[in-house]
Amino acid sequence: MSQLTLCFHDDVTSNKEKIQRIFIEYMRNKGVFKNKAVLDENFLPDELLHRDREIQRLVQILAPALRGYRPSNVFIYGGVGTGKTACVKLVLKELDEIAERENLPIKTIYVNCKLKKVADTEYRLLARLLHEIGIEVPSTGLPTDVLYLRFFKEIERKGLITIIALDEIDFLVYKIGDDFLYNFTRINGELRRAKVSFIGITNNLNLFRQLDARVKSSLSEEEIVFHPYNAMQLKDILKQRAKLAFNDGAITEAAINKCAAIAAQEHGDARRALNLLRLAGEIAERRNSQVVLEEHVDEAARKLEIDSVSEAVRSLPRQAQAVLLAIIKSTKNKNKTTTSDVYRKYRDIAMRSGLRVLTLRRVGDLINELALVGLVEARTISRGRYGRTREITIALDEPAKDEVRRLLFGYFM
DNA sequence: CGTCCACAGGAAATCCTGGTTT
DNA sequence: AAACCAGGATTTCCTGTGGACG
Ligand SMILES: Nc1ncnc2c1ncn2[C@@H]1O[C@H](COP(=O)(O)OP(=O)(O)O)[C@@H](O)[C@H]1O
Repeated sequence: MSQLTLCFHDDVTSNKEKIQRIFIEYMRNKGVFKNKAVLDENFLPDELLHRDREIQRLVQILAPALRGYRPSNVFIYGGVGTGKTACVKLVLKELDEIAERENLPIKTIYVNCKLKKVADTEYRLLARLLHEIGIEVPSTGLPTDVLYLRFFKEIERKGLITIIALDEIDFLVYKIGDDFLYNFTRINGELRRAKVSFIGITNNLNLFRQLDARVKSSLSEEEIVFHPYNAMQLKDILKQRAKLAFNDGAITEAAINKCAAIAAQEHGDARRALNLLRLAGEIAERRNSQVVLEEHVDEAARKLEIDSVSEAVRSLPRQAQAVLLAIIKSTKNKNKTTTSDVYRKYRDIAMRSGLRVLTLRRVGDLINELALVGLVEARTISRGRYGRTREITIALDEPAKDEVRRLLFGYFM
């Protein structure tokens, strides 16, 4: 950027020459990436490291499908970025392949319950499942029991052994309750030819514990736990990807180690590690560096935090943003506030910016939603004689907080 | 040791949107 | 056109409660 401006202030050569020089320079410099898509969130490598045991368990559990039996339901837990999704997708893919080759009536379905407007409600989940078996339904309007019926009728007609992986199932259970799971497990008994099994994936053990007892026992006939990766395992995973993603010699061992070390501290999150690596590469390219260095990783770590936070804030509904601003304002000079303090500030903000002023009850829920996204922390405390309330703190470091403040001030003031 | 504060948070109701069925 | 349906946001009404104070 600074180079560009400098060039244009130089009057010795013509614009044309100057522009061409930059383009040619850009072409000659081949950049650090060979195939950046490999570092994308959705890229699925065909070799998953350090998960042999987990994969083998899953394969053994699902194998009976090949002989026409219903595989046991499985519950899979583990923190974010421990490879749950990747392993399940990989195993399902291989199962699909064999089923197709052997012409077996097996259908595997993977659904992420957190995907907004796709599978984040009971109706949409059903619509999604139907879509997967080739039936399209309107995006709204029909009663859910009709969708259940159509789904079961269709798999019964085709005599399908259906394996349904519900990723981030805790999200859906938290949002709409566990009735839908009960519906599935119950109707399974009434199927004649078809069979349905579930793979429930969650990173929240607590929510699982709160499931209805019948649902819980039925859904966790088998369980697999995914433990966080340690720094060495992350290093292996990163190396494997780096080989595919970067040009030869375009990344240093030290840079990879740094990514692994940082991610290992953050709950062994492989996704974080990969994001770090990609961003470090992008920063290196922007700096016109031929090699990704440790310093690029450092900068990536700083930027990643701020990027994700500002994205989270941007995608918040207006009212939630107002509440967040109220929290920021009332934590000025101290680090904790209470619900009532926040509410007073919130009222001012809402009134001044022409927003409808919501009730305290609702604002309380909005605070919870902010806590769920990880922007604030809220725990209920008792001040004895002076009643109960929640103690609210902002869960961000200073640079991130400044960024949030900047954004929200822009929106509201 | 009982009160009683200042909320937490559950449940149901309301209002709306965008859709279907009859 | 009337009667339903799911779902999102919000309100209304409500019961519950940890612990400082008296
Ligand atoms: N063992 C592994 N080998 C290679 N890549 C992995 C491994 N585990 C996870 N990843 C990668 O890390 C990212 C996050 O993994 P994911 O399966 O989505 O985690 P989870 O579902 O547990 O949150 C994905 O891009 C995935 O490809």
